[in-house]
Amino acid sequence: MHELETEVMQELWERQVSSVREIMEALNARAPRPRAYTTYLTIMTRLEGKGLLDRAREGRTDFYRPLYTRDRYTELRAHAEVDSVVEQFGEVALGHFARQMAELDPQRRRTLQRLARKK
Amino acid sequence: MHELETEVMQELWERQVSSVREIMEALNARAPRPRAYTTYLTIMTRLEGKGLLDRAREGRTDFYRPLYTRDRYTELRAHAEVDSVVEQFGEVALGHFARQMAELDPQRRRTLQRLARKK
DNA sequence: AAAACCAACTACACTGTGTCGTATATGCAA
DNA sequence: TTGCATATACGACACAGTGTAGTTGGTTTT
Repeated sequence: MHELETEVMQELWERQVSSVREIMEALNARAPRPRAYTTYLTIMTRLEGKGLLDRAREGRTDFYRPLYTRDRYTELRAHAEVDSVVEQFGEVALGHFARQMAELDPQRRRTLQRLARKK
Repeated sequence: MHELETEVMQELWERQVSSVREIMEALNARAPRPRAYTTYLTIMTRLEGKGLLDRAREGRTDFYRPLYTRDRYTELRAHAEVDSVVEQFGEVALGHFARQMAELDPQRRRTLQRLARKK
């Protein structure tokens, strides 16, 4: 998922539900260069096609809402990414990861390790 | 890096150095459908452009060799990937990594953790 | 009826990858 | 020396994913 798609999802997660126009206004307000309505429409249509957004018409307008919470989505992506990296690089990846863990403060590290053993 | 590029690199790592034709013959021998000479030429030229292969002409033929050993390359990629995942997903990623670690046998895990603390 | 707004569809650019055809250089053999 | 075989160079096209937007046609609001 790239830049603009990500921005749109972020905004949707905050608003829970939005029309294309609402997203356009929110993002264009803090963008260097405003993007056309149809640009957002396309992005959101594609996001729906990928199963990340649900679309429901109300009156003449489509409203979109995320199918996963941000946390759930992060969870799914992280899981997939981690597995992919470990599968591709095996212990080399685990070694680098261990290094990252070693930089955490001990309290935090213990918490993560405990969580890893459960479930 | 995708499928064919990866296959070419694998072959190069085994042979240390090869011409396009040698790679073509080696890979086509065990491929469902043979690919044209120029297909391999393009792939290898691009790999050189990316700084993964070195090219040196001997007589009328270019010979290619990996600029990194397979291990070194794996190391670099794994490092980059792990950092990227951790940066993108933060502790959620670390949690999943910890889960992967937890599945390792304790001996192996301790070795990795020790290595992580050095260097 | 006109202006505003909405979605559908189409299109184009750009990147990365896979796939080749054609053009051109060059070395060896007859 | 002429010409085949082989190598590289260059360019092209397809396809997917993403960003970007115009056009079209329909609905609502003024």
